[in-house]
Amino acid sequence: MSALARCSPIYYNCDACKCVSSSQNHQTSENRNLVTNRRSSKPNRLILHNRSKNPNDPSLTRALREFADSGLMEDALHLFDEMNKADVFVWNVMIKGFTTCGLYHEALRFYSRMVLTGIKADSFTYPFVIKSAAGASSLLEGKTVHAAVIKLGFDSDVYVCNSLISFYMKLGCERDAEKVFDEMPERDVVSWNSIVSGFLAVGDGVRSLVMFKEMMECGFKPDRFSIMSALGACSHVEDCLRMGKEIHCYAIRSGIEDVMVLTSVLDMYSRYSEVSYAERVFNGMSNRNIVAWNVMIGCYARNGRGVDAFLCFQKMSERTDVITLINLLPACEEILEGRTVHGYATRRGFLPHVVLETALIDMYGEGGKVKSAEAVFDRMGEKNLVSWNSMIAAYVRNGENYSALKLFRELWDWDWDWDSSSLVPDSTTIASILPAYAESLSLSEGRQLHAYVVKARYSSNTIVLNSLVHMYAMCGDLEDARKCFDQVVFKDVVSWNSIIMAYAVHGFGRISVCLFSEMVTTSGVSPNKSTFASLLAACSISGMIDEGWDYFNSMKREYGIDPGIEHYVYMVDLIGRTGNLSSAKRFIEDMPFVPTARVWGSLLKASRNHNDITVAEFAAEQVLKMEHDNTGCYVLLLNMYSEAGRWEDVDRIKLLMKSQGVSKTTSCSTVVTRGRTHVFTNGDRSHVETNKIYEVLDIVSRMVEEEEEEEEESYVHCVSKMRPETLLKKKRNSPRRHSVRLATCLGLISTETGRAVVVRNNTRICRRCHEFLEKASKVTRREIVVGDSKIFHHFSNGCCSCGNYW
DNA sequence: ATAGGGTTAG
Repeated sequence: MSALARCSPIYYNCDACKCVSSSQNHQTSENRNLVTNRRSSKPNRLILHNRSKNPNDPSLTRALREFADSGLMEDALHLFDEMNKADVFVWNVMIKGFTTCGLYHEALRFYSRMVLTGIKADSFTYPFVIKSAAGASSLLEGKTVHAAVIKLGFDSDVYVCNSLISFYMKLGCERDAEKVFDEMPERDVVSWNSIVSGFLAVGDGVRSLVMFKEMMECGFKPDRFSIMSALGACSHVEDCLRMGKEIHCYAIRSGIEDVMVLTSVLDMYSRYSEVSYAERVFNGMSNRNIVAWNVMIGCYARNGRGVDAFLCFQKMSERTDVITLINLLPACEEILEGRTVHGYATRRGFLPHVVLETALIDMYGEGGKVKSAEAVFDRMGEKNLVSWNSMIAAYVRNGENYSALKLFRELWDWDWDWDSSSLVPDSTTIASILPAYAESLSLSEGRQLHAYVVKARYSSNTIVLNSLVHMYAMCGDLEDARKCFDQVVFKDVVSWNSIIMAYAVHGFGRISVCLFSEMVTTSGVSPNKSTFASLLAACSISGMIDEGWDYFNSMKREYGIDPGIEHYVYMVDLIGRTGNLSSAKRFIEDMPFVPTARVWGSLLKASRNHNDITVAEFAAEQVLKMEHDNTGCYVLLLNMYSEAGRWEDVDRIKLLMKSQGVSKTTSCSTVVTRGRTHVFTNGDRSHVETNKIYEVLDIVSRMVEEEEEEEEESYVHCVSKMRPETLLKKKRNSPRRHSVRLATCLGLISTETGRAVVVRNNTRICRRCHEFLEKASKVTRREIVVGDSKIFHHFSNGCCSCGNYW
């Protein structure tokens, strides 16, 4: 060991060579790595001079501070090398310098060097070190430092504790943060602010507000920091508009009205859709920065004020940033400027940018431009879970369930062992994909997803549970839909709408109505447009005519909700059901909307059910004007004409269909047994258990005493003109071998006896099958649930929940 | 000398 080293009290453990060298030698070589473009200073007399216990020259210390404070860490390092390191202060200056530059790892390395050198850290050291541990997101280092803090007795220092609170909050350890806070011998405003903003940061807005209140009760006056956090909490917690307004008033009274505070106020009003309040705050701001403009644009864009959003955007001219565009995009759907904004973003060089690209996917998805959304998604260099979720949602929203499921499976099968950054479906993913399962009717896969929901601990998430309710209901399992609904602790309007609709489509309108009154009397949740849509659906499907009218009339009168076109559709169904078709027609003519194909379709269905060809022809004409490829419309006419024996009309429609390129959809039914989905077409003999299925069908048919096929007039007509192969096809299409019966029979023999047999059918069930299923439910003593293209029929003990009208 | 801060996509 050199004389130089021996006279120095400072030794340094070298990690690289395991030697113990003098700090001077080692540091110089190590620092050379950091300070690449400068020559390191050579040891000289000055250093020998400084090796003594003499304190550092005040001018040197001042210079070091100046370097560090202005971010010149290279210069600071040089100077540091030449100074006496027995002094804690110089270490603190260095650590602080690195921390403020964001060189957190460097700061932490300096701290450990300091400890290893034998210098005792003081109460000034720790706040910086802890901040660096937070910045480096290193829970382990932070906890180690915390241990040292306790050992050295700094755990009563306000500054140290305040930084510990922020550290733990930043790393999501709110319990540790709270413990530090609770055990502090004295707290100041910063302690309170740290805990209030911390709870907000970990997503617990409620506790944030609770602490804010407690802070005031303890006699602390909220400052601008407290106000900003509390306003943020109000924005993230439901029903806190009042509280937000109170805080706004407090800010005004206390004269705290700087740009940042006002921007927080603005954001709070924006999130509560209080556009005029937001405008007032924005207009009253003496100087606005880009953030304020962005918030105002977002406020307009998300509240149906697209034009104003664009006006703001124009006023900003080129002073826009990526966030401006992200906020502007929701307005594009309304203004139809999506592509323009996309182009603008490209020209300004804002792309690629994950959040902006994700916002573009949403925008295209909302506007029905799935292909554009897909193009953005496919070209993204960096994708996060949100991007995947948006793309899945875009597919689902536009009915591309197959693509949605494919993408979801890709995400699902992600190689999670590859590294920790791999993407794991979250509650949003689940809530987005579940409707696709509901639409694609794959109950077994939906169940698998439910299992995942439980495993991933999303089973108390309202949004997830709501979509599970919907999925189960649409897949035919009303019982499990109800179970999920009952599991929702915090029921929102969507929860209620989902369950009301579930009972409605299953033909239990009475229960829907009861649930509605429970909703308005006890739950405290206010009904919205969709609630009434579900309710009117329930009334129309279950034939509750008077109630339907009552609800329709009370919508506007009692709840201030204007009926939309969807409500009129259900009303046409409802009126049509009574058989008063002229009244239904008049209702359509008097409604304040241009009738859609769906509205006329509703009248068409009613005229078919009441066998009124004249009205049917009129309604069909209207439908075909708008949708000349509407298969269902042609088929319905075809059936009505053939039942009436109007063969020339039958042929005319057939010709029309051919010219329009429309063909009858092949009717098929599916049933799930032991997790496997079986598909049947009419007269299908392709199933491995075909013989067994037909045997069962025979037995059940005999039990229900269905009469041998009568040679109906229509049948005779067809037969007489048919070629042999067509005749064979016709025979296969006999109601006695309809797919729905085949699927039901397989269901009867391969599912548990206690459970209902659930069959899905892509077309409307024919009268004869309906009758068959009614009787079959009685003789087999099984509940049979059949979902057709619109509703579910629950056959039980000889009766159907649809009351024989569908 | 030290600690705490506003905007964005689902």
